[in-house]
Amino acid sequence: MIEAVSPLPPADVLHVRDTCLCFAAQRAARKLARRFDAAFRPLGITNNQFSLMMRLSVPKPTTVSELADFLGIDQTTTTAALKALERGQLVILTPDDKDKRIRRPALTAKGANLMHAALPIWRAEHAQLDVELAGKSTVIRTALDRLAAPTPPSPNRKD
Amino acid sequence: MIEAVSPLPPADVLHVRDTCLCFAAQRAARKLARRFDAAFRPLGITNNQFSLMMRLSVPKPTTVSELADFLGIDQTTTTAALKALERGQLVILTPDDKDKRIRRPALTAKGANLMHAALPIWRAEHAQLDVELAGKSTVIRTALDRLAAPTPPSPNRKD
DNA sequence: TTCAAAAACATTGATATCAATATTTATAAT
DNA sequence: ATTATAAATATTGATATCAATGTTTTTGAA
Repeated sequence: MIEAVSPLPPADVLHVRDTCLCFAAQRAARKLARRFDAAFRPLGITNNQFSLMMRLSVPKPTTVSELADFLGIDQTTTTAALKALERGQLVILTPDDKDKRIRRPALTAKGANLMHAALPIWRAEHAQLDVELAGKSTVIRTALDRLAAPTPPSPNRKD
Repeated sequence: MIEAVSPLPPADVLHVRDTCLCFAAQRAARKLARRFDAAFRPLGITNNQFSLMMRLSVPKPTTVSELADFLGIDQTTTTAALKALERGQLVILTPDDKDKRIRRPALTAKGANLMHAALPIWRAEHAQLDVELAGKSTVIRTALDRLAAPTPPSPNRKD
């Protein structure tokens, strides 16, 4: 059996590097994460925690799974994220009366106060980002939403 | 001292939810990561490992730091990623002759072979993605590259 | 009613990520 | 030549992420 040990053709490598949307998305997301993490650092929260708690700022009752859906993350990731916020007393999880499987996450007073402090920070950072993107923000967000949209059904895909 | 315990105004919450580029980027990146992770799973690698090894498929000698720069990740993250690939014998780290601080990562024969198997998988998955995006791929990639671009210098920012 | 299937959440193990910090080596200034 | 600084990499500790799997509770079908 002949095994290839040669490197890939340079043209192929360059093509992947210059066109891969997955790679481009990871890189862009990391960059923005670092940026907003830095902005929120004085408050002791990350950009992820901000997004999660922003969802909890809507009075509507929520579940762990609904939260996961909204954030686009796994349910197990959500459980882990909530645990950290619980430790910091920013979020409290209350068992549901009707359905004993459900634990409803909600902001504590401390968490709500923190969001009041976080909002102007988000505003300032995002305004600066908008300036840097010179009017392209909407186009970019539309593109990102498209990437996050559910995969359209296809006869070739087994989900 | 009066402390606000009320939730944020619903209009503010919705505005953040609907406009935050950081959140949109995280969600899109996670979605694509899951997708390509699944595609590469038969090979036992992740989308991140694919991107890293793709860079190593360029014959040009590299360093850990240069790799970090290219991937847009921290140098410490790169060290950790290389460690996993080393364990799998897909990558080997060789001390540099001239500069004893430098360890040069390179694909092993096993790693190169794996990339030969990975390329058609990437092609197929990306082609499918392109179809789903209905001709918007280039626009989207341009947007992502813009987000990943270095922050333009500003008198207000201290880097 | 009983019981199988589904739903909600948690746990484990692995990679991924970065800030803060440490270590080793090279470079530049004195 | 010494020494201070910078550069390259590694380590630690925390959150982030998901697949696989387990547990408890609910729901639906026989």
